[in-house]
Amino acid sequence: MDEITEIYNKLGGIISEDDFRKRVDEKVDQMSGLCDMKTAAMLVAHDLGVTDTVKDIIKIKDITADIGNVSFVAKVTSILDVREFNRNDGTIGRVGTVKVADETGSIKLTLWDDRADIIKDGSVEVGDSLEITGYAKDGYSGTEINIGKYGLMRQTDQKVEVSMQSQKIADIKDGMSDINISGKLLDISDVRNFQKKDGNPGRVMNILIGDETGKIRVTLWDEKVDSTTSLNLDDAVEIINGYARTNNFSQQVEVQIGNHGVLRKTEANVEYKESYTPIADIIPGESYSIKGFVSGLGELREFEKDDGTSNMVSNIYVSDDTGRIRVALWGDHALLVDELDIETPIEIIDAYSKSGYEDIELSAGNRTRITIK
DNA sequence: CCCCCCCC
Repeated sequence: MDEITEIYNKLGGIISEDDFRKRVDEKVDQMSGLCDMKTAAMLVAHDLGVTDTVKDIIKIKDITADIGNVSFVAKVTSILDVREFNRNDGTIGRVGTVKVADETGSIKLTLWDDRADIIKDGSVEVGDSLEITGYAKDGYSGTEINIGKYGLMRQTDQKVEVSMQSQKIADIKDGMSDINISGKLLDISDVRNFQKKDGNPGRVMNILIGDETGKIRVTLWDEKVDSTTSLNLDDAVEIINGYARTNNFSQQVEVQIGNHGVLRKTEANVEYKESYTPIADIIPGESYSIKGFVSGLGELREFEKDDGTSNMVSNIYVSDDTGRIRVALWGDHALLVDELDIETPIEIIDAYSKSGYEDIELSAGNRTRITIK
């Protein structure tokens, strides 16, 4: 029995075999040689509403550029934006990229025109399982699957196990995309409202997450801000499809969660241990965490900033067995001075060091956490 | 695409 008959037999006699073969020939013509008979037969079956004709579903690791048309089932791991371009004939084309994975690997799908539109309209999202039929070819970063007019992409209930290769925080570099990390939620900022360059209102906030290799600031844009509402400090969270940028001000690499990024709670086991610096080792221009006891208390002061707003500051001294340092407590932290006594054990997490009034000092601002034992 | 790290 040939492959076409094999596929026909799965149709349950909804049309005659002659009719089926005729349609398959038409499909091959339509596709102007872009697909073989077997693929055309599957496509015709698909047109007739029969989708499980694809028996020899391939695994991603077995897809090579010379394989031609392939069918496989995979889970969407990241979605990149759609780009428009001008065709020579004057029409506007669209091209989009989606990354999918199964238990054997991951591969990029290049989606053309109508297929690309499903990214824009949100009918495909990270985490969806898809049946995919497309054409394998060499792309910019290895083998890719092209899905145009005659490709297939449809939701399926089939379970896809994806061994998501997640990175560690210490490995994140400027410019990286497709970042998957998990970590412990260490800090949550307020939401800031701002006006975008195009005049529209924007929202932005930050969280701080840590794993066993370090910690990193994460920026959430617009509606992604809302994904923090159900989260609590110390939760294990995961980030899917983030991208990394160096912050102009701090010169630190941060993870951005934009349109297609995801932040959510995870069951993953995440270890984070704060690392404390001996006071004697502090040099200016870095962020530090210290653990010690209060060894000096100043006055709470109110002052007016250059921009006319008012703020508070108080200074304390903290000592450990290596040295003593002045710590300026800004904003709400300043009020803490009233609760402290000499010898109160204190931990100051993520304070910024600089050459100060007398010597090196630490600034405890709105990114700093302070705990008193 | 945003915001910081400000006082005496």
